[in-house]
Amino acid sequence: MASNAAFAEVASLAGDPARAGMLHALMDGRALTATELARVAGITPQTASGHLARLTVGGLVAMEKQGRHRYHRLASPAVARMLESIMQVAAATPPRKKAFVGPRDLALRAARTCYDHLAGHLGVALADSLIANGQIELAADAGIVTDSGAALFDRLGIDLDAGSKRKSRMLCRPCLDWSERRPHLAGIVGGALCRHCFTAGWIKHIDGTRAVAITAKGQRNFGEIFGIGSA
Amino acid sequence: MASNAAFAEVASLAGDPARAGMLHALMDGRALTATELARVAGITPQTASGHLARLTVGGLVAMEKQGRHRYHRLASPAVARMLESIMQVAAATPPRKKAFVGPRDLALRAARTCYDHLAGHLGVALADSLIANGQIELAADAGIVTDSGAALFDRLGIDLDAGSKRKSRMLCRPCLDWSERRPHLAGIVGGALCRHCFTAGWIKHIDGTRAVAITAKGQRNFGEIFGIGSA
DNA sequence: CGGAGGCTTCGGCGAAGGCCGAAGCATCGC
DNA sequence: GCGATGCTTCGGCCTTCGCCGAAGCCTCCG
Repeated sequence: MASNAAFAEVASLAGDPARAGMLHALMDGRALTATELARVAGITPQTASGHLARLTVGGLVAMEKQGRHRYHRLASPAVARMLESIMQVAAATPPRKKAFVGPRDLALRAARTCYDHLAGHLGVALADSLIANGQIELAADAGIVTDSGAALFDRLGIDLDAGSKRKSRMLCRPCLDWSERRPHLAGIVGGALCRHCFTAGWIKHIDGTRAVAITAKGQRNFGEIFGIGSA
Repeated sequence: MASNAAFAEVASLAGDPARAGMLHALMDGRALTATELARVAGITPQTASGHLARLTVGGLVAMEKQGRHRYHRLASPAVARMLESIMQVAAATPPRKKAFVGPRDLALRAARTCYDHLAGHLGVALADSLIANGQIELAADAGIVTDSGAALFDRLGIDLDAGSKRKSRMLCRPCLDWSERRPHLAGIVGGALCRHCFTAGWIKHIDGTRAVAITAKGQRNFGEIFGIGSA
């Protein structure tokens, strides 16, 4: 089969530990330099350079140069979805060895970005709240925003129709959380909600990582609007 | 990061050409024996056996023994979704070499099963028809069945609520077709529609492959119900 | 019970590819 | 122009892993 070779190439690109680490770091949608990526992957810059070149020709990563810096980011949302789906399978696989959970991992588990939306304990709690209040409905494969949910987002000043061609009902997408093993909110709705949390100052990135911290203002609003207790 | 190793392992399992071929063959949801899989991958049975053992401990494939046969199938729908998403990225990657399209490939492009639903020209045409008639709505990430669509499926005797816990609105899922590069219908609805096409005798598998042929009865019904001309 | 068929394990070969040190290009700032 | 910085290319070492032939295990069937 012709397409088989391309399939194996893409999968094996993601299958190297060093490259996997870089892709993981790029999953929050930001663009990083080769040296930064080398550090997160635990390899030297020259090795990272080689990996990034392969990822670029493989169509997983896009690069743009700015002065003497070269910024790398995921090539498309489809790549992010692919990485998510691999993480789902990887999380479902029986833990072969009691994984050591460090402080850095704890922060990630509490709250993090997942390409363009929120994941971790916070992400799952938000999704739970929306479901419990009948504002969204999630199945294993897909989800919708109810009228009540649309009203909520409207009240928050979140415009769901921006990129969605004015569908009669807002569509969203569930994304299985690898740390919580329960679905959180992705897709157009998840992205819009995440952006709103940042612009409203409810959350902010910790250092330069995917982990996010909940601000005091965020604590208040998450409690009032979504009934989420102190994280 | 702890989960990184598991991620890379899963991806690299899918990243070997021989294993990719086997996974590809398993994507129609059926269970195959090691020897059959060895043939489709173009390797000897003993090599296939090693690959299958690794895929099994990696959680991608499940095995059950029946007498002296051992049937292998994808471990979960999540694995199938992962493979689909990798195919999407692989299809989007620029064709590095004019892929040779054989007759076998042509049959696959015309109509095939994709885990539990229909893909290829037929799958895309069905989705197009349902969209054009306002029976479903598809965005990039998710989709819904309209009241009109629910009525159609009801008329066909397709029970969408079987496994879906009676959601107020039926949910479905788009799946980007690697050959047509346009979405077709997956998820609960796609699966139910595909099963119906088989049980109603509209389509049947070609040999033992994922490719399907449209029967005369199918021709008639696809034309009358969905307005799809002769394939 | 003995042969046949399906499948796995073992051992060894060979190619692929990850890794780094050193050196070579670009770009920025002084 | 000159050094510093970010990044890439080159060369060589080394591990990993895919592959098959041969042999062994299990299950069915006559």
